[in-house]
Amino acid sequence: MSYEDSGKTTTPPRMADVAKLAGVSKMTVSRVLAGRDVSQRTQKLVHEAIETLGYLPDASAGTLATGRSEFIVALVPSLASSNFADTVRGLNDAVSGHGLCLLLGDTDYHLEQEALLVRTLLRHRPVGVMLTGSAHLDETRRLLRQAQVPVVETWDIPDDPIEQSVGFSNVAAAAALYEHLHQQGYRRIGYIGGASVLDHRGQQRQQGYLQAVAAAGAQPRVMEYGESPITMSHGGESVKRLLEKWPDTEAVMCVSDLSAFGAIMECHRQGRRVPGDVAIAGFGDFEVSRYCTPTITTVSVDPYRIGRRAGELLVASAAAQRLGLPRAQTCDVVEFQIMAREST
Amino acid sequence: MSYEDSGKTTTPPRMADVAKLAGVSKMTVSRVLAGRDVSQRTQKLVHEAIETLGYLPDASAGTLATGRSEFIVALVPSLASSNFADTVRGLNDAVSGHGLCLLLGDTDYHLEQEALLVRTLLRHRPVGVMLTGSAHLDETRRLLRQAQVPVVETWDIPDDPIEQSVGFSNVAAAAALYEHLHQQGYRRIGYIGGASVLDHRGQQRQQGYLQAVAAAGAQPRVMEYGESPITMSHGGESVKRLLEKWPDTEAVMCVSDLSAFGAIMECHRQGRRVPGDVAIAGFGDFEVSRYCTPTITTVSVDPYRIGRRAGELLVASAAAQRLGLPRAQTCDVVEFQIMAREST
DNA sequence: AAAAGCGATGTTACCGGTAACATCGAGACA
DNA sequence: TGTCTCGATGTTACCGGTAACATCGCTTTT
Repeated sequence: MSYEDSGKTTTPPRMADVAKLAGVSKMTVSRVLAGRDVSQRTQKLVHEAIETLGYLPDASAGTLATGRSEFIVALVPSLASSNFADTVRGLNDAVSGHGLCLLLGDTDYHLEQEALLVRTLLRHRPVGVMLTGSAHLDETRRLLRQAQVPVVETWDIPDDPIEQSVGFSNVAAAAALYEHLHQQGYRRIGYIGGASVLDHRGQQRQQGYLQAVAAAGAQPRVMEYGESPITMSHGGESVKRLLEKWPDTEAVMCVSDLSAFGAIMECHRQGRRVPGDVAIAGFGDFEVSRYCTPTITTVSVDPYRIGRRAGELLVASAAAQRLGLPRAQTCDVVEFQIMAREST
Repeated sequence: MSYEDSGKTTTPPRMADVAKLAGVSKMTVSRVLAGRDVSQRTQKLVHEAIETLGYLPDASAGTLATGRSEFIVALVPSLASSNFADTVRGLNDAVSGHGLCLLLGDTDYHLEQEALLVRTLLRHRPVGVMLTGSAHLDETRRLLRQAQVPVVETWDIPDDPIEQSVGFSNVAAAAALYEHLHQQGYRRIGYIGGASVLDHRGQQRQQGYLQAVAAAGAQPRVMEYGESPITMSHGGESVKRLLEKWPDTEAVMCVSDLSAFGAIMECHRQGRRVPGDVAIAGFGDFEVSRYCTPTITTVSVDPYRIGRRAGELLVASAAAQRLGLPRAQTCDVVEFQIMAREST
């Protein structure tokens, strides 16, 4: 055990300590840290003092004095979904280069939890907030509006945007997938998704399916089962139930690639060939869909890019706000793409 | 657009505003928020004022005044790995109930980046820090020691612990998997992992393999390929190379389930049966391993639990520190378990 | 040579809370 | 009735930085 560990409670060094050691005023130390005009000689003295003492400036004090923090808030429905983890990663990559760091919140798919997190995290006066989805409580909107903080909604195209957004239409994407299957000749097409109305994106995909079914003049076959986040086991159970209820189903669309994979494995267990007996498509273009057998037809959406773009917008908005400029109102639509693979 | 949006830059309300509206002093407002003894009538007045103004206390000011923040820092090598995302989720679940929130950092498997993040994030005076792994730069250790902040290292059992730890021996786990395969009768056992020395856990698993090989008096067959985080495609390529170099290999251990899955799919493409022609085992018990065909033999480790436990330890340490008590020095060993499945 | 300009540094006040101590009024008690 | 006690509330100072302005010495301008 080293010396510092021995129970002594020494106060960590402050800027005043650095100033005293360097023989200058606090303000000069502050200027050196901010990279403002200070003579070479003084800079060197101050840096040496900082090094000697192991000084780390206190962020709270800085934030309080300037009214500006270094936080970006990121709220996701669940970190257990690699989709959202990737989005957070993209966001982080976009903002960390600007000296910003991430305050992470997990809403667990509950809007009340989202509102609570917004309330809690806004107390840190973040310079930007990334939300997932476009469904929010009025309270959430009110809090964000009052805080006058730049906001980006992701993973959707909001009807009533708070400010900016980066996403795609889950309705349109699901409908496009249906049409792709229809073009391939499939007619009796089912859908499996979660039973929770809280998963707004899941609900929208289902809605896209229903719209496409209606447009094709067909009958819907929807099997709702399991709570979000949807896993492989949900997919297996769902496809079993769906095929029991509608045995002549030719193709199944799934709310995510994970459930599609689970569904395919269940079909294999039941001796059904995919796509020979039943075709199965997913959503999200997860890694597994590119490497499993059969490879899975899916909708590709690049979650990392969504997060990255959201981060760029927030950085830009924060800069604009600092300069007193009006903030942009971008609605950034990211492309989705139907990936036709072996499973359909 | 509502009134607040109309370009006017109104300052958000402060505690002084609340106090004035309620007809009391700032201190009384502060007491109400802290839930200290204030008369019912005054409490009601204050709460109404808070509600009316939409007041949100400023966390920086509070932190500065009390010297206590509400942050827990979480550093992971990569959020792209669901393992670490799950650990972060567990950590979040453990600490969010105590009013703490997560400051997230992604080290990208680089110790220099870790040190930089520690330096940056310590400026926010977190009440606890969760690190991944036991390999850290001296600078990282020095910074953490000087900050006197509770630290938990995860995913390993450190030889030289900074303070506390929650994890398991990656060496022992890999060796145990080797022995399991050996008991099943496999003799010519290979190993595939990443080529990057930065992935310390991967290196340790390889070391465990090498130790077990030596103990069994066999010859090692190691194929290193790809940068961390290791993906399915790395597994496919690796197994191809390994089987080209040592065609009579009977079994292959993989650094992760993802590479194991990729390896199995590659074998199928080559017309090799798994486990008939070659057995393949993974590491981590990812969801895919339980649902794919064949199901994958692996080492199960529960990343969520590691994070959760780390969070509990940090909360306890933070509480102890606040009361001036000595902090515990727990080295928490979480169980790993060999999951024998169809692939071996 | 006096005034003006300018770079480098110091001084003061303030950001928005909270700890610690002061104060005040009402009921208890002698 | 006067003093003591105690709960409720107010006052003051301070946490650790930074903005804004003041100051100082030296060079430039006329």
